[in-house]
Amino acid sequence: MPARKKPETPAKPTVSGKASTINDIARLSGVSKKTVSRIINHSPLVRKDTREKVEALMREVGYSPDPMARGLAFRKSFLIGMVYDNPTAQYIVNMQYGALDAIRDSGFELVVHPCDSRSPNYIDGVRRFAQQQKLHGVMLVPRVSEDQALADMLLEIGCRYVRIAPVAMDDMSRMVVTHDRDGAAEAADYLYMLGHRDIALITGPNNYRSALERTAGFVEGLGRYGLELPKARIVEAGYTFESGVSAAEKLLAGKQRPTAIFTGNDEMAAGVYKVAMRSGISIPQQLSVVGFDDSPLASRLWPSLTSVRRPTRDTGRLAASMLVQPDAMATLSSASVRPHLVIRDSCQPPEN
Amino acid sequence: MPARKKPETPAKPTVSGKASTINDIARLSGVSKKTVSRIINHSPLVRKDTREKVEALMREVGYSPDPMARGLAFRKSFLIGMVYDNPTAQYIVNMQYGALDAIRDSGFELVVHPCDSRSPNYIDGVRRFAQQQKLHGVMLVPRVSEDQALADMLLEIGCRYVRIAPVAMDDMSRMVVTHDRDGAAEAADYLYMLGHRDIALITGPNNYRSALERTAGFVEGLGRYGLELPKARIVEAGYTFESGVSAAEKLLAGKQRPTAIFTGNDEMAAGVYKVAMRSGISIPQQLSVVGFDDSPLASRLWPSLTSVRRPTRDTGRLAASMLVQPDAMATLSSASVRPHLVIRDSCQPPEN
DNA sequence: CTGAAAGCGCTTACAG
DNA sequence: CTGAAAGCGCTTACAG
Repeated sequence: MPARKKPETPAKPTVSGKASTINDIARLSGVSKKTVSRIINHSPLVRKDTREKVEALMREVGYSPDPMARGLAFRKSFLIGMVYDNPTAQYIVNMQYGALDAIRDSGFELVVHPCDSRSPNYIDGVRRFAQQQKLHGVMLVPRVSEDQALADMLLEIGCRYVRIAPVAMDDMSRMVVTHDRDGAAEAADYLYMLGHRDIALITGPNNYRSALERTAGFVEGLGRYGLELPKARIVEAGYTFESGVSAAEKLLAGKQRPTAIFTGNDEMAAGVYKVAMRSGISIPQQLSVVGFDDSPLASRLWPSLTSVRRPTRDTGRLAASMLVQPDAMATLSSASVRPHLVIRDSCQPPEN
Repeated sequence: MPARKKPETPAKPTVSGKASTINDIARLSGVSKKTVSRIINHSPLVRKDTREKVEALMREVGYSPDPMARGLAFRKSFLIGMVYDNPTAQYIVNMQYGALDAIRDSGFELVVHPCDSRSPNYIDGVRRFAQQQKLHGVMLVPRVSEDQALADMLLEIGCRYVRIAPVAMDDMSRMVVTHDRDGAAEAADYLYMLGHRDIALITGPNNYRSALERTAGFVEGLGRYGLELPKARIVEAGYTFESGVSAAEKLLAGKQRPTAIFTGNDEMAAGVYKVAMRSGISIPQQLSVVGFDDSPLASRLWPSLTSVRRPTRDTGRLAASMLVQPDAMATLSSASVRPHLVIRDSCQPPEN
């Protein structure tokens, strides 16, 4: 659409109908195919004017190198694998969007690989995936990112990877740290500042690092004000809506109800809503609720849910960019993203 | 893991550390590489005992053909592209799961390609994607599936595709029909049977075929009982939560409120909930609501939302299987999936 | 900075 | 039913 005009050689995507190859480019521009290859691979060993001449031609005929031919010669594909085990849909999709942001126009593509980490041979499944496709690298999303055996296997077969996790648990060149702890602490801060003193916590499963971190962050956050969370005010649930319902039933059953509940994710917060609604406990007047994720659900609920936002798309972008531009990694080497509280309508100071 | 035992040649995944090739298999089994190739490609032109001998060896050494080498020779990759423009996260993810169900262990992989169909050159983007990756085929998800120009482009470059849409709009070998109309009719049926006579409809955007179909299905459904929907009871919205809020505000403002509302998707139903809640209109006592999608949101809302379920995962599975096994297509050639109503707690007979 | 040769691991005609 | 030759479109050493 812009500037360049060359009446004598009209720009068309193909020569004689079929896609052009490195040989066509070499012949038409009068250099060897090796030189064209160097240009494709951004080698510095090409004279500037040669490079420009050839690049102009490539644009003109709409040439782009065949990823399968390159992959065969490199013994490595231009595919990034995203490996995950059943997080929420919005989380998966945001992570994918982020990864795609990072690899756009880079020649890489994103291949999705959900798996079941409870299956005894899921690691073999990932191994086959990585080896057969000769993946350029894989993104490990929580909670598979927490599985050291998986990371060890990838290391062993020489497949690069990036782990996304709440805390550093690998070489920093292979980590994106999400600092869930800080987000939970911010929630604690907020509830304390509103005046809440009898606060409850619904945590995710203890075998999820994110659950442990969010719990620790929340407990520490309250601890900074000298407030201690009694055991009875902490209920472990399963990060699901249904488990949130069960946990909320326990916490809201007695007459000594907490005035605020923090949940390890929004799904469980929706469970709290359900129990509160049908018990006639009004949110936020009689009960304040804070979730974690800032999923779409948070704003769909009524009253809209105050929640800790995770910058999932940024996380995915960072992880994928570490895979496709390991050179730029100096600047990213302590890659991390931070959550923050998004305040909506589900909290207020406690009554009386 | 089962039966076969061969003490003399222990099963190991690789010979001397590196992955084996078609040459290794040919040499070790004493046949030509062409014969091995035939076996890989399930050609019938191989004697049964030869086939079995070679397949045993392949299993033993853990051989699997290199998709990039195959792709280079075939001039076609083993990648399925999924092209979509911003549907809800759950819909995308379910579609992906379904597609992955269909291609599991087939040697194909799923590459995701979101795009912005409002962008003037998005078709070029898909073209580049399909041509550069030499895609085996692409799944077109609503609403890009409705864009005839996109389908025409794919036909022109010879890239096979399957369109997922509410109605047939292409050769049936390239269609999965979702029959949204039937689902909406079922919702109409249900509300009428409950006794509702003043019913409103919040539709999706008129440039979405799904919105037109759902509207038509609902209107027809009521029409079967001789009930006509007045113009003022139909409000067009944008399939979003916010647009659902606006539409509901219009419908619920006057003193002559409808006793039931059907919305074109769950997001807009959540908008109705919000307006009802804050206006003190109780669901289902004073207002019945039916959504469409049966998204997770439907069960998270309180009271839980009655909604038309779309078998999205089945849809994705069907579409992908039509791409990877066009031979089995005889049985699938009129491929379709049907929605059905899932009844929860958001409806009851109208008061008085 | 540039090039000719060999090879990546497969498949496609073409013979037999 | 099986095989030897050539080729898919690139890159990697190795020379210059």
